[in-house]
Amino acid sequence: MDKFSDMISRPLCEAFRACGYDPSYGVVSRSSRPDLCEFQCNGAMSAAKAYKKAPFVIADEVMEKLGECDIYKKAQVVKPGFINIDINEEFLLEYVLEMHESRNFGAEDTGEGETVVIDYGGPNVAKPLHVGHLRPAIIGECLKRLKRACGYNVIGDVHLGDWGLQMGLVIEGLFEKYPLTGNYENYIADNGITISDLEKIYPEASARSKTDEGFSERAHKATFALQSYDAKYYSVWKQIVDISIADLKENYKKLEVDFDIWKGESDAQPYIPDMIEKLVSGGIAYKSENALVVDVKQDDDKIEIPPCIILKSDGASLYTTTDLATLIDREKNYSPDEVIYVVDNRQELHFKQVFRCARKGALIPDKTELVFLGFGTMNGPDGKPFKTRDGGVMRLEDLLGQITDKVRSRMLKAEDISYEEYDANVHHVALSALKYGDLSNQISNNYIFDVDKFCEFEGNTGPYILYTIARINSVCAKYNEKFGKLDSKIFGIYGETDKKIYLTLANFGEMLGNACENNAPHRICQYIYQLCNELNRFYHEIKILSEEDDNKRSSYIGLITFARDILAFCTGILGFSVPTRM
RNA sequence: GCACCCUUAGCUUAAUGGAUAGAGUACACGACUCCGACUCGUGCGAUGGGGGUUCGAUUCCCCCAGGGUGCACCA
Repeated sequence: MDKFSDMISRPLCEAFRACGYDPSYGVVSRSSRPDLCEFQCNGAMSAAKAYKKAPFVIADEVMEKLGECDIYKKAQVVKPGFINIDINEEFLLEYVLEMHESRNFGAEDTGEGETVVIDYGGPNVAKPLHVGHLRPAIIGECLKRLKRACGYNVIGDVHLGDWGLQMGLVIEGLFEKYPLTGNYENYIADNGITISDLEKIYPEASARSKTDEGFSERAHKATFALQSYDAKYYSVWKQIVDISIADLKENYKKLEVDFDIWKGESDAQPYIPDMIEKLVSGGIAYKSENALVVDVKQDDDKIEIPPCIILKSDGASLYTTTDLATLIDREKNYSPDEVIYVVDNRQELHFKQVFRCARKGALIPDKTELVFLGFGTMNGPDGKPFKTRDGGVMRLEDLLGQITDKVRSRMLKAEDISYEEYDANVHHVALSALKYGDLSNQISNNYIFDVDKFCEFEGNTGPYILYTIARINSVCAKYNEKFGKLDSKIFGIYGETDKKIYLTLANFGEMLGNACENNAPHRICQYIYQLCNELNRFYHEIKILSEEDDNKRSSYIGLITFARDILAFCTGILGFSVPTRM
């Protein structure tokens, strides 16, 4: 269905057109002065510049043409040339009722027929997830759900780090600790090697390679053997990857993060030889200081962009090579219209090089959009990068445990709730604290990760949102007990407080489209926070259950039920679930 | 050295070039204690500094300061 803002803009746009102005000047937006009006149109002032007329003259002209209009309850010209608008209740009610009947509450399928690959993960095989993996997981998962809700065909790719020197280090480290005796096909199982063994091996091997030259050489050889698909090394590698993936899946599941494909750097390798050949024969790649490079400078660059190295001087590939080859793989298997990289801001230059190189070498179709979505650093309450007390990198598991404990200490168990349900609720609230705390900030900015603050049940937090929903559920349950089940229909607008809620509900489609188009989950957070505030005020001011008028009472319940459904839909997109009661 | 990003109340943060810069938190009063520890209301308080473009700038341009980050074979 059409967006509410489009519908209410239409009469004014027509009026502007009828007066000979560009119709786009008629667009209305939510008022910045709620005390004056509900919506405003600034078009007369913008048009003043273009048509060299006084703003209020234009506004008056437009108002004349507008005449009577059953969408607006009020439309008046104010001071320099604003047009202030209030919405007709009948119209608003009709719109919200239609939303109520529509799939996804009437959100537009703007992405219909488009395929998007989102690359958000990048965990390494045989290494534990740590806080550095948190932001991409949370943001990427949310974007995936958001784009899906807007009709896109979305493919989430974990893009594992499974092919570098780290793998040689791990394999060689393992061989030393668990010498290869029998056949290698069941090496991991035969030796009873677990994921936590693997996680210990890597830091040991990495440290040792810096002091022990012999070991370092063996690790390099192992890496080379693996990358040459030597049967033994490849088999052991595959076993390591398999148990790693199983473990990663479990950990991501706790975060309610889920990937459609579990590809890694290794999957891109087969494309590399042809790709290099294409770039070289096309005259795009050339040797420089023994490395194979591609110039990616452009004339209009303000900054110096160094050439993009695609093969090291020893002929080995590096992450640029892999990222380029991955694009070829994606094109071949999914032919995406858009590829979004959810990665750290610091990788901007790297991806700028990769994108330009891909374009220059025509590795992907011109129409394929490549989006670098850089996120900021997660800092501790002191404003410095988030670390453990002793300065190390915190494991994701530990962080989640910390938050869960904090939430548990603040959440009493209701008597009629089982311990099982209570634990599940604690987990959901903890996850809401974590994810909402992250997503309520703009993606590209650094933000302060403050466990205490995020776990509060008041203020702009995940727990506050869940709490508000749980309270609505409680009121509805009481209503059902007393008056029987409601066939959740919305009946009417009775006052300013509930009209505000209807207006916010009507704005849902636009908000969602906006969040999707701009990759801006914080807009969703802002929206549901506002809605929660309005709801809280509403049932603070209005006693729903003791309302004597049957129509009013059921209308109120219908309204908050619908608002609850929208809230739950939004939290679903943000990536956390809602306990029905707490 | 070169370049990029950031700077908004004590703290955490928001605002397609539009009206009186919007919230949260903290603090101070007050309301409700009725559905749920909550919630609601009032007050307090901010665009780093200096120029420019504009009828109008947190937003665009230039200079300065402070903080962060990146600059050829690590990802």
